[in-house]
Amino acid sequence: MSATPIRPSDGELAILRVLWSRGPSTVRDVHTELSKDRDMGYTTVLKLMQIMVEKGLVARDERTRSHTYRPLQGEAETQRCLLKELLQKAFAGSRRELVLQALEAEPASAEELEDIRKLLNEVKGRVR
Amino acid sequence: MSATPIRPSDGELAILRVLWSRGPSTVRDVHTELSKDRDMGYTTVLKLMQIMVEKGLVARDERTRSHTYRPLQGEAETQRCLLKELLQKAFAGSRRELVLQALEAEPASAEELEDIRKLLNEVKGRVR
DNA sequence: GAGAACATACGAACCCATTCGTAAGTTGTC
DNA sequence: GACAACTTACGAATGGGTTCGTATGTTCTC
Repeated sequence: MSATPIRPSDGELAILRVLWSRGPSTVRDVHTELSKDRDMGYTTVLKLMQIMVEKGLVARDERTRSHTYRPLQGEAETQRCLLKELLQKAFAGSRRELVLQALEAEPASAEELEDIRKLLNEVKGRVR
Repeated sequence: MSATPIRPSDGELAILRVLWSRGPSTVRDVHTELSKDRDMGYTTVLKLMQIMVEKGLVARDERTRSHTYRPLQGEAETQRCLLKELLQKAFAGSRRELVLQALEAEPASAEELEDIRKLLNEVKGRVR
Protein backbone atom coordinates (compact mmCIF):
# COMPACT_ATOMS: atom_id res chain seq x y z
CA MET A 1 0.00 0.00 0.00
CA SER A 2 1.45 3.31 -1.06
CA ALA A 3 0.41 6.78 -0.05
CA THR A 4 -1.41 8.88 -2.59
CA PRO A 5 1.15 10.29 -4.97
CA ILE A 6 2.26 13.89 -4.67
CA ARG A 7 1.62 16.13 -7.63
CA PRO A 8 4.99 17.46 -8.83
CA SER A 9 5.34 20.89 -10.39
CA ASP A 10 6.69 21.20 -13.91
CA GLY A 11 10.27 21.61 -12.82
CA GLU A 12 10.00 18.78 -10.37
CA LEU A 13 8.52 16.54 -13.00
CA ALA A 14 11.44 17.22 -15.30
CA ILE A 15 13.80 16.14 -12.54
CA LEU A 16 11.77 13.07 -11.73
CA ARG A 17 11.92 12.02 -15.33
CA VAL A 18 15.69 12.05 -15.18
CA LEU A 19 15.67 10.02 -11.98
CA TRP A 20 13.25 7.49 -13.43
CA SER A 21 15.37 6.95 -16.48
CA ARG A 22 18.81 7.16 -14.90
CA GLY A 23 18.09 5.72 -11.51
CA PRO A 24 19.56 7.30 -8.36
CA SER A 25 21.58 10.34 -9.40
CA THR A 26 23.46 13.30 -8.05
CA VAL A 27 22.50 16.91 -8.62
CA ARG A 28 25.37 17.08 -11.08
CA ASP A 29 23.97 14.15 -13.05
CA VAL A 30 20.54 15.67 -13.23
CA HIS A 31 21.84 19.09 -14.10
CA THR A 32 23.99 17.73 -16.89
CA GLU A 33 21.03 15.85 -18.28
CA LEU A 34 18.59 18.74 -18.10
CA SER A 35 21.12 21.14 -19.59
CA LYS A 36 20.81 19.32 -22.88
CA ASP A 37 17.36 20.80 -23.30
CA ARG A 38 16.98 23.96 -21.30
CA ASP A 39 19.55 26.33 -19.96
CA MET A 40 19.49 26.38 -16.19
CA GLY A 41 21.95 27.00 -13.38
CA TYR A 42 23.36 24.24 -11.21
CA THR A 43 22.04 25.71 -7.98
CA THR A 44 18.60 25.98 -9.50
CA VAL A 45 18.46 22.24 -9.87
CA LEU A 46 19.97 21.77 -6.42
CA LYS A 47 17.38 24.00 -4.80
CA LEU A 48 14.56 22.25 -6.59
CA MET A 49 15.81 18.85 -5.50
CA GLN A 50 16.13 20.04 -1.91
CA ILE A 51 12.51 21.13 -2.02
CA MET A 52 11.57 17.77 -3.45
CA VAL A 53 13.11 16.09 -0.43
CA GLU A 54 10.95 18.20 1.87
CA LYS A 55 7.88 17.37 -0.16
CA GLY A 56 8.66 13.69 -0.03
CA LEU A 57 9.04 13.34 -3.76
CA VAL A 58 12.60 12.02 -3.52
CA ALA A 59 14.90 10.58 -0.89
CA ARG A 60 18.46 11.72 -0.37
CA ASP A 61 21.41 9.56 0.49
CA GLU A 62 23.96 11.74 2.24
CA ARG A 63 26.59 9.10 2.84
CA THR A 64 28.54 10.10 -0.23
CA ARG A 65 30.05 13.51 -0.70
CA SER A 66 27.77 14.21 -3.61
CA HIS A 67 24.40 13.24 -2.26
CA THR A 68 22.43 10.88 -4.42
CA TYR A 69 18.72 11.23 -4.91
CA ARG A 70 16.15 8.62 -5.78
CA PRO A 71 12.47 9.03 -6.65
CA LEU A 72 9.94 8.01 -4.02
CA GLN A 73 7.05 7.51 -6.37
CA GLY A 74 6.85 5.67 -9.64
CA GLU A 75 6.45 7.08 -13.10
CA ALA A 76 3.13 5.42 -13.93
CA GLU A 77 1.76 6.39 -10.56
CA THR A 78 2.69 10.02 -11.12
CA GLN A 79 1.34 10.03 -14.64
CA ARG A 80 -1.99 8.72 -13.40
CA CYS A 81 -2.06 11.41 -10.74
CA LEU A 82 -1.56 14.18 -13.28
CA LEU A 83 -3.98 12.63 -15.70
CA LYS A 84 -6.64 12.29 -13.08
CA GLU A 85 -6.30 15.93 -12.25
CA LEU A 86 -6.67 17.00 -15.86
CA LEU A 87 -9.57 14.61 -16.25
CA GLN A 88 -11.47 16.41 -13.52
CA LYS A 89 -10.48 19.93 -14.39
CA ALA A 90 -10.91 19.84 -18.14
CA PHE A 91 -13.03 16.82 -19.01
CA ALA A 92 -15.59 16.73 -16.21
CA GLY A 93 -14.39 13.23 -15.44
CA SER A 94 -15.23 11.79 -18.84
CA ARG A 95 -12.42 9.45 -19.80
CA ARG A 96 -14.08 8.81 -23.11
CA GLU A 97 -13.75 12.48 -24.01
CA LEU A 98 -10.18 12.53 -22.82
CA VAL A 99 -9.17 9.58 -24.94
CA LEU A 100 -11.03 11.04 -27.90
CA GLN A 101 -9.19 14.33 -27.72
CA ALA A 102 -5.92 12.54 -27.10
CA LEU A 103 -6.36 10.68 -30.34
CA GLU A 104 -7.41 13.77 -32.26
CA ALA A 105 -4.81 16.09 -30.83
CA GLU A 106 -2.68 15.28 -33.83
CA PRO A 107 -3.48 12.98 -36.68
CA ALA A 108 -2.78 9.52 -35.42
CA SER A 109 -1.04 7.04 -37.63
CA ALA A 110 -2.64 3.70 -38.42
CA GLU A 111 0.03 1.87 -36.45
CA GLU A 112 -0.48 4.07 -33.45
CA LEU A 113 -4.19 3.35 -33.49
CA GLU A 114 -3.61 -0.36 -33.93
CA ASP A 115 -1.23 -0.23 -31.02
CA ILE A 116 -3.81 1.40 -28.83
CA ARG A 117 -6.48 -1.03 -29.95
CA LYS A 118 -4.34 -3.92 -28.73
CA LEU A 119 -3.82 -2.09 -25.49
CA LEU A 120 -7.55 -1.74 -25.09
CA ASN A 121 -8.05 -5.45 -25.55
CA GLU A 122 -5.52 -6.19 -22.86
CA VAL A 123 -7.16 -3.90 -20.37
CA LYS A 124 -10.50 -5.33 -21.34
CA GLY A 125 -9.31 -8.84 -20.71
CA ARG A 126 -8.34 -7.82 -17.22
CA VAL A 127 -11.76 -6.45 -16.43
CA ARG A 128 -14.05 -9.29 -17.29
CA MET B 1 -8.25 28.66 -39.71
CA SER B 2 -8.02 29.50 -36.04
CA ALA B 3 -5.05 30.73 -34.08
CA THR B 4 -3.34 28.31 -31.75
CA PRO B 5 -5.42 28.07 -28.61
CA ILE B 6 -4.34 29.89 -25.48
CA ARG B 7 -3.63 27.76 -22.44
CA PRO B 8 -5.99 28.83 -19.67
CA SER B 9 -4.99 28.68 -16.01
CA ASP B 10 -7.04 26.59 -13.61
CA GLY B 11 -9.31 29.42 -12.59
CA GLU B 12 -9.77 30.49 -16.17
CA LEU B 13 -10.61 26.97 -17.20
CA ALA B 14 -13.33 26.76 -14.57
CA ILE B 15 -14.87 29.91 -15.99
CA LEU B 16 -14.58 28.71 -19.55
CA ARG B 17 -16.39 25.54 -18.61
CA VAL B 18 -19.32 27.59 -17.39
CA LEU B 19 -19.35 29.63 -20.58
CA TRP B 20 -19.19 26.53 -22.74
CA SER B 21 -22.12 24.95 -20.99
CA ARG B 22 -24.24 28.04 -20.42
CA GLY B 23 -23.38 30.06 -23.47
CA PRO B 24 -22.70 33.81 -23.20
CA SER B 25 -23.05 34.81 -19.57
CA THR B 26 -22.58 37.68 -17.18
CA VAL B 27 -20.13 37.74 -14.30
CA ARG B 28 -23.10 37.22 -12.00
CA ASP B 29 -24.12 34.08 -13.90
CA VAL B 30 -20.65 32.63 -13.74
CA HIS B 31 -20.18 33.53 -10.11
CA THR B 32 -23.49 31.94 -9.15
CA GLU B 33 -22.55 28.80 -11.00
CA LEU B 34 -19.04 28.52 -9.58
CA SER B 35 -20.26 29.23 -6.07
CA LYS B 36 -22.01 25.89 -6.05
CA ASP B 37 -18.64 24.23 -5.82
CA ARG B 38 -16.06 26.53 -4.37
CA ASP B 39 -16.46 29.57 -2.23
CA MET B 40 -15.19 32.64 -4.02
CA GLY B 41 -15.93 36.35 -4.04
CA TYR B 42 -17.78 38.07 -6.84
CA THR B 43 -14.97 40.44 -7.64
CA THR B 44 -12.57 37.54 -7.87
CA VAL B 45 -14.53 36.14 -10.76
CA LEU B 46 -14.88 39.59 -12.27
CA LYS B 47 -11.16 40.23 -12.14
CA LEU B 48 -10.40 36.86 -13.64
CA MET B 49 -12.81 37.45 -16.50
CA GLN B 50 -11.31 40.86 -17.16
CA ILE B 51 -7.91 39.27 -17.44
CA MET B 52 -9.35 36.69 -19.80
CA VAL B 53 -10.51 39.47 -22.10
CA GLU B 54 -6.97 40.84 -22.23
CA LYS B 55 -5.60 37.40 -22.95
CA GLY B 56 -8.08 36.87 -25.73
CA LEU B 57 -9.77 33.92 -24.07
CA VAL B 58 -13.19 35.54 -24.06
CA ALA B 59 -14.94 38.46 -25.73
CA ARG B 60 -17.03 41.00 -23.86
CA ASP B 61 -20.22 42.61 -25.01
CA GLU B 62 -20.56 45.93 -23.22
CA ARG B 63 -23.84 47.02 -24.74
CA THR B 64 -25.81 45.77 -21.78
CA ARG B 65 -25.41 47.06 -18.26
CA SER B 66 -24.13 43.74 -17.09
CA HIS B 67 -21.55 42.88 -19.68
CA THR B 68 -21.89 39.48 -21.22
CA TYR B 69 -18.90 37.31 -21.99
CA ARG B 70 -18.49 34.55 -24.54
CA PRO B 71 -15.63 32.11 -25.03
CA LEU B 72 -13.32 32.70 -27.96
CA GLN B 73 -12.02 29.18 -28.22
CA GLY B 74 -13.85 25.89 -28.21
CA GLU B 75 -13.87 23.26 -25.54
CA ALA B 76 -12.38 20.45 -27.60
CA GLU B 77 -9.69 22.76 -28.88
CA THR B 78 -8.75 23.76 -25.36
CA GLN B 79 -8.81 20.21 -24.12
CA ARG B 80 -6.44 19.15 -26.87
CA CYS B 81 -4.15 22.02 -25.99
CA LEU B 82 -3.93 20.96 -22.36
CA LEU B 83 -3.62 17.32 -23.26
CA LYS B 84 -0.82 18.00 -25.68
CA GLU B 85 1.06 19.83 -22.99
CA LEU B 86 0.71 16.99 -20.52
CA LEU B 87 1.65 14.53 -23.22
CA GLN B 88 4.97 16.26 -23.70
CA LYS B 89 5.73 17.00 -20.08
CA ALA B 90 4.79 13.70 -18.50
CA PHE B 91 4.63 11.09 -21.24
CA ALA B 92 7.53 12.04 -23.50
CA GLY B 93 5.03 12.35 -26.32
CA SER B 94 3.83 8.75 -26.14
CA ARG B 95 0.10 8.78 -26.65
CA ARG B 96 0.00 5.07 -26.14
CA GLU B 97 1.31 5.51 -22.61
CA LEU B 98 -1.09 8.31 -21.96
CA VAL B 99 -4.10 6.30 -23.03
CA LEU B 100 -2.86 3.33 -21.03
CA GLN B 101 -2.57 5.32 -17.83
CA ALA B 102 -5.88 7.02 -18.51
CA LEU B 103 -7.53 3.64 -18.61
CA GLU B 104 -5.76 2.40 -15.53
CA ALA B 105 -6.16 5.51 -13.46
CA GLU B 106 -9.25 3.96 -11.98
CA PRO B 107 -10.75 0.60 -12.76
CA ALA B 108 -12.65 1.04 -15.97
CA SER B 109 -16.04 -0.52 -16.35
CA ALA B 110 -16.77 -2.89 -19.18
CA GLU B 111 -19.17 -0.42 -20.75
CA GLU B 112 -16.66 2.35 -20.58
CA LEU B 113 -14.09 0.22 -22.36
CA GLU B 114 -16.60 -0.84 -24.98
CA ASP B 115 -17.45 2.79 -25.48
CA ILE B 116 -13.85 3.67 -26.04
CA ARG B 117 -13.37 0.73 -28.37
CA LYS B 118 -16.12 2.05 -30.60
CA LEU B 119 -14.53 5.44 -30.48
CA LEU B 120 -11.27 3.96 -31.61
CA ASN B 121 -12.94 2.34 -34.59
CA GLU B 122 -14.43 5.64 -35.64
CA VAL B 123 -11.13 7.43 -35.49
CA LYS B 124 -9.56 4.56 -37.32
CA GLY B 125 -12.10 4.76 -40.09
CA ARG B 126 -11.19 8.36 -40.61
CA VAL B 127 -7.51 7.61 -41.00
CA ARG B 128 -7.46 5.05 -43.73
C1' DG C 1 -34.42 62.59 -4.82
C1' DA C 2 -32.54 59.36 -1.17
C1' DG C 3 -30.98 55.05 -0.35
C1' DA C 4 -30.40 50.18 -1.53
C1' DA C 5 -28.72 47.08 -4.79
C1' DC C 6 -25.80 46.05 -8.25
C1' DA C 7 -22.17 46.82 -11.78
C1' DT C 8 -17.21 47.68 -13.20
C1' DA C 9 -12.34 49.20 -12.25
C1' DC C 10 -8.24 48.79 -9.96
C1' DG C 11 -4.61 48.36 -6.73
C1' DA C 12 -2.55 45.51 -3.22
C1' DA C 13 -1.57 41.34 -0.95
C1' DC C 14 -0.62 36.68 -1.08
C1' DC C 15 0.98 32.07 -2.46
C1' DC C 16 3.70 29.09 -5.18
C1' DA C 17 7.21 27.85 -8.43
C1' DT C 18 11.43 29.17 -10.33
C1' DT C 19 15.84 31.22 -10.59
C1' DC C 20 20.18 32.39 -9.04
C1' DG C 21 23.88 34.89 -6.25
C1' DT C 22 26.61 34.26 -2.47
C1' DA C 23 28.43 32.03 1.53
C1' DA C 24 30.58 28.28 3.65
C1' DG C 25 32.35 23.73 3.95
C1' DT C 26 34.93 19.63 1.73
C1' DT C 27 38.05 17.35 -1.42
C1' DG C 28 41.89 17.07 -4.37
C1' DT C 29 46.27 18.73 -6.39
C1' DC C 30 50.60 20.90 -6.55
C1' DG D 1 49.55 24.20 3.47
C1' DA D 2 47.64 26.92 -0.49
C1' DC D 3 44.74 27.10 -4.17
C1' DA D 4 41.31 25.32 -7.41
C1' DA D 5 37.31 22.66 -8.00
C1' DC D 6 33.28 21.08 -6.22
C1' DT D 7 29.52 20.64 -3.00
C1' DT D 8 25.54 22.00 -0.08
C1' DA D 9 22.85 25.71 2.27
C1' DC D 10 20.20 29.58 2.12
C1' DG D 11 18.25 34.07 1.32
C1' DA D 12 16.21 36.97 -2.00
C1' DA D 13 14.21 38.47 -6.38
C1' DT D 14 11.04 37.49 -9.87
C1' DG D 15 6.70 36.23 -12.19
C1' DG D 16 2.11 34.22 -12.70
C1' DG D 17 -2.17 33.17 -10.73
C1' DT D 18 -5.55 34.14 -7.32
C1' DT D 19 -8.07 36.71 -4.03
C1' DC D 20 -10.39 40.50 -2.34
C1' DG D 21 -11.11 45.34 -0.36
C1' DT D 22 -12.37 49.63 -1.77
C1' DA D 23 -13.73 53.20 -4.93
C1' DT D 24 -16.79 54.70 -8.25
C1' DG D 25 -20.65 54.70 -11.24
C1' DT D 26 -25.41 53.08 -12.67
C1' DT D 27 -30.07 51.41 -11.94
C1' DC D 28 -34.08 50.47 -9.26
C1' DT D 29 -37.41 51.29 -5.61
C1' DC D 30 -39.84 53.79 -2.34
